[in-house]
Amino acid sequence: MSNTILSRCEAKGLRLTEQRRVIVSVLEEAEDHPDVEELHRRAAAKDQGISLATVYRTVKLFEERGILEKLAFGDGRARYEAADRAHHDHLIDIETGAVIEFVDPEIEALQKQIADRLGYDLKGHRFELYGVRKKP
Amino acid sequence: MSNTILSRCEAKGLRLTEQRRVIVSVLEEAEDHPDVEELHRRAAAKDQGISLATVYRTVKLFEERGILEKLAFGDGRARYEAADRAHHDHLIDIETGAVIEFVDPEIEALQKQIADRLGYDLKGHRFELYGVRKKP
DNA sequence: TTACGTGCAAACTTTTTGCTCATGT
DNA sequence: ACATGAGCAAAAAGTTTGCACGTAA
Repeated sequence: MSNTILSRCEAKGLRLTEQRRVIVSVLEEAEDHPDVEELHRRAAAKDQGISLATVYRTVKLFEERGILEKLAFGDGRARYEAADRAHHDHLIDIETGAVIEFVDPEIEALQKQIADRLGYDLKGHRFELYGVRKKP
Repeated sequence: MSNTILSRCEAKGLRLTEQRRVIVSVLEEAEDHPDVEELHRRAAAKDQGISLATVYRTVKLFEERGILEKLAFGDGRARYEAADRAHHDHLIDIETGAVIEFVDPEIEALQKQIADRLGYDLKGHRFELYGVRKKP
């Protein structure tokens, strides 16, 4: 089964408008964590007529449908990434704002144990490290 | 050495106005994670004349001075907590919005290892679990 | 005394929404 | 054809700021 954002939209029966196709392709191609305005900039570069409101409506819809995940890095802007990707966490370079993704199997295991210990059914987690690049 | 927010303000040479004292006391007494508007509500209940702008200016100042830590739980609002407290993480009840604090020594150890592996000097971390309360 | 803080209102930034027209199925 | 989506502009919501006045040190 293909796990592209596009196929997940189809699977959920979402109407595939021209604008949504463009936004989806921007998301598929993004290797960073653009905020909504940046998504709009990239989408508008591919198809002039896309409005910021549509980008907001689209990411919100996709988030509600579980296609995208919303990230909050502490600056005031929301960022989105595909929700179906293998889980990973983020290290944020507090000097440059760069975001490094990583996975740690021990963390993945621990989160379940902790939620269990607290009596909670785990729906998700976010692990973010903040640091500065070490001089070698 | 006393580690109250108040003593840390004094240590940093901050001018202790009536408003700041009230905001500090609200912060000291808070056992939850109020957003700025809620801080203002509680501060205004103690001392009518405190404006929202002052609360915003105060938490920002305190954050810059390392007295408070800013939290971003994904709703659009900033929350603050004392930065000098023993480190802990958060589990957010996605149904009620309740925030449960917890500490896990393995997580505390792992974060340092991971940052190191990635070549970063760790300045902070945030670990948040999202879940719903299990029915017993 | 005076540098710094406060209140108020206006401005700014990010996100949402009402309305009318357009389009996917 | 018709339910849904898009564009635009206005409105919300959260946060910051300029200015005149007030106050801690």
